Amino acid sequence: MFFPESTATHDSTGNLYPLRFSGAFSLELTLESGQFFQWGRSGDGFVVQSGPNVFYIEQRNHTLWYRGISGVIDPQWLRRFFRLDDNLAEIFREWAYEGVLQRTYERFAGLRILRQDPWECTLAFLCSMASNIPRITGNLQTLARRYGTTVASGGTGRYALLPGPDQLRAASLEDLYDAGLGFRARYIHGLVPKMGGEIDFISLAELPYEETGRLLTSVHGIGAKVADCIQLFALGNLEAFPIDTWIRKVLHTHYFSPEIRSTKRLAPMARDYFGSRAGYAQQYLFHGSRSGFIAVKEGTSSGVPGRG
DNA sequence: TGCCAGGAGTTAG
DNA sequence: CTAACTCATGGC
Repeated sequence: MFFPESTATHDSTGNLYPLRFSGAFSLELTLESGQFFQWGRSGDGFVVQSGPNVFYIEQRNHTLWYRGISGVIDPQWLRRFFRLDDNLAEIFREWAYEGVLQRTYERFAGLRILRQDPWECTLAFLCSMASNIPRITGNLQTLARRYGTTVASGGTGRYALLPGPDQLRAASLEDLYDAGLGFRARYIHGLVPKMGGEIDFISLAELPYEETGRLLTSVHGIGAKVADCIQLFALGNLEAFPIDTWIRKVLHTHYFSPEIRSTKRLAPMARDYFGSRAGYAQQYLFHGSRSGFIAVKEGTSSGVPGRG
């Protein structure tokens, strides 16, 4: 479970509410696919935190069963969060002749893009730079416990929400270093005062992809990749195509010449090639390569030097 | 010990 | 535009 203040699992006598969907959906694949870090396993399912909501959820075939922990959970909010209205079959029909992508879709059908809280998504992917999933999760847990709001749920434990910008304003640069963020601390510390002014996710959601990207990358610490993650995983801009080391390997192995190294050139090519919903292609290619399902050549990923 | 982890900023050419 | 270096830290 996520950010537990105790080790209690969910109350097995509590009522679970059904949420049905059409088409393919895999709760497990979606949560495990590296786009979202505010979840944990609990019993037969998962505890998830997004924005003010903490809830338990499990999947039995074509029905999700859920129960609010922080309070009542709106099923329409859940549909939107998990993007249950996306028609995956229709989306992937566009790539019917893409051998690699089509095979990956058939293997992992049900993996969906989420629609996360933009602020929390930004925090997470600022933490993600040159890091790994366990550490990202740990960083977020530390921030939640130190600066977030604690949600008490009768008899089922306590959960800490991620802090909002106003709550995080209490953290000094030193505090954030102390939270284990490393060099990412100054990026987060620099972003907090911009929130609500220069960066306003409510108005950002209304802008087209290019303009949103320009605004996001104007923030110190948000580059093209992190900006694309925010656009794809939170703002619902499916044309975003985040390029990390894995995606770079896939593109260089199966799509574009390894001579095209820089993300600056690669990203527009990929977006043009995969089209208006390129982000779904990206997520399947990412998961496919990380899981070993898609073979990739090593040594093609030097566009982003690790360290000297 | 050395290398990697869903990068980005800065500087030099 | 590209290339090389730096930024911290945990884990194996």
